[in-house]
Amino acid sequence: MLSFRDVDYLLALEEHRSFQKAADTCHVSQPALSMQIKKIEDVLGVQIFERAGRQLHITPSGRTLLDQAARIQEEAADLFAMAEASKNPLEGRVRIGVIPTLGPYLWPHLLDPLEKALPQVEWYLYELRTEDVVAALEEGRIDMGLLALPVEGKALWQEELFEEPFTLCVSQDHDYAKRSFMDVSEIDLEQMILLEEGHCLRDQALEVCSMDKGISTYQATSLETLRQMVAARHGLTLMPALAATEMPKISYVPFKRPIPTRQIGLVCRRSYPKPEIFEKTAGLIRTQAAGFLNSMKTAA
Amino acid sequence: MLSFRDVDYLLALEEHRSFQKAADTCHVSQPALSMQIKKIEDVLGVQIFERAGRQLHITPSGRTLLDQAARIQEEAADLFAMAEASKNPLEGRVRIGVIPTLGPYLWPHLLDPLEKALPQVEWYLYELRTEDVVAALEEGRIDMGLLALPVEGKALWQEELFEEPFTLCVSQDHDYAKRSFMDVSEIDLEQMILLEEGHCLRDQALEVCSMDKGISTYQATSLETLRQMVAARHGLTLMPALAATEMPKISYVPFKRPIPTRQIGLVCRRSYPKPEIFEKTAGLIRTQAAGFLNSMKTAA
DNA sequence: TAAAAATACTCCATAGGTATTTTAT
DNA sequence: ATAAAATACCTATGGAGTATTTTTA
Repeated sequence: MLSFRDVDYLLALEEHRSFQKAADTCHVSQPALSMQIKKIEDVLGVQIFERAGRQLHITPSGRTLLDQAARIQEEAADLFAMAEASKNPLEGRVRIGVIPTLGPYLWPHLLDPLEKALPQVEWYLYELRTEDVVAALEEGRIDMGLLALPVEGKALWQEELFEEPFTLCVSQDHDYAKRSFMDVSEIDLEQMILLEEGHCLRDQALEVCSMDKGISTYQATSLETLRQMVAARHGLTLMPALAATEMPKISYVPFKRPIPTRQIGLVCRRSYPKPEIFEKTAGLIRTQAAGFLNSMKTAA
Repeated sequence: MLSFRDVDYLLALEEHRSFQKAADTCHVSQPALSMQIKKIEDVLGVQIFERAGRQLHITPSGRTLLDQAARIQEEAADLFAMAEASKNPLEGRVRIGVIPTLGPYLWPHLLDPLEKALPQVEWYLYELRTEDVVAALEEGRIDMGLLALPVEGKALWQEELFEEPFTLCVSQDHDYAKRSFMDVSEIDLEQMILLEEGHCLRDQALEVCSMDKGISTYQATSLETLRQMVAARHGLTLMPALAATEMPKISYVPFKRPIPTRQIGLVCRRSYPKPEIFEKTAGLIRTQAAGFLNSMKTAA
């Protein structure tokens, strides 16, 4: 069996045309090199070097084999260079799955700080619902998940990031719009619009309002559709704080204490090989979110 | 140090996502493969596979390294394929040096039969004077030499091929042109034209005619110039039989016995690694030349 | 005779085997 | 409880060293 070192031996001998000199540059003894060259020629079954007395010639077959060996040496050097480059614990490609009710509102605020804090990381963003995030994580298709806790994955490492408050989202014309505060118990559940099955936000809303699972209400396929339905006076809904962006015809009414929230977290497999990236990412999102949520509070 | 087998291990594990199955296809035990994979990751300093319980994932860094490993495997496979192809003792590239007073007249008759007898050989023809043939052989720039013997190379393997007779080459108008035979001693040496210094044919002519080395005569830089000078009635010369082609204004007068000849031979380094090609080539030239010279004799 | 490479031998690192334990489902 | 991988331990191949012989210029 040939090793990468054998390739070096071949090319050193080709270059120096002397077993002694080639052995020196390879930092081995001359007999060691001689025997390895013989072994290589044995393994390949081809004479590569022609020992003509004091001179060393390269056979025509050897010529093509040495050229190929040089190609292999290059590819091998590339392999080691790549390995070297990816040794950095803060370097790599990270595929991150984010739930649709959070990603579009949080990620834009994260990208710049993340690229500043982890300049060697390439981010690949996937928008997936909670269960798909978990499945993709467990199947190794993504490396991290950004979603609402709790999450049922066994082998997942979870970091709590921040509590995202809910606000009530109503039409500007709605009675509630005049209120400066609402209590959850005051909501007319008949008017609630929910996201369709599969979005965790739907379950969160049901829980916050202590609604029956089987309840039939209007359903929306995305948070933006949901908001449009509210604007069109088809009802009201719970809106996560980060998604509560100012829009025409829409009012957000804050809740009285205790303010309902959902727990946002970052998850990855326990065996994920770059925990440094995971922790730094979690820390950064925490800081960013704290600042962001705080500025919203003061603005309100 | 990594070996080509390690590359196979990596790619087998990538394919099967199971140490046991990968080990089976590599015909080693599962622990052997496990340890080698660990060694490879150690050597590269990068975790390539992520052992997540029963599942095996490929790390983002591992992905690029495995792709590179696949490239190396391809190049290595090519190396072995090339080696396999050149194992044939009758296959290869042969660089052959031929003297100018022989090559142009003999080689055209050889090429077809050679390609028929040795279809796997690629011929590279070099036209060189004797001393350059020897030097190129000794320096490994060519593999065989086709020239007039004797030749002084120490480490050269020589095969006698055939004796090439000389004829006298005169102008059609020359007195000698009417003769059906000449004796060497009858030649008027004053009229001799020779090739310039460096051509072995010059020395052969001097020897055949027992002429003084210092003799000053007309000189020509090639056999064709020489023939043109004869045609222009500037003198006469010795012409090797194969070069004695019919031409306007030129007559060739055969010599009486003992007919002067030069010994044509094929040489290569004793260490030349494809002696089969050398011997087959020598045998073929012998046969061809015999037939060729015979047909000339009967024609005369 | 002097150089360079090949050979002889010795040693040790390590690849690979078998048996067993650990781990995760 | 089962299946898969890791660990422990042993063996043996072969890579590399030193000393020496052979070869050739």
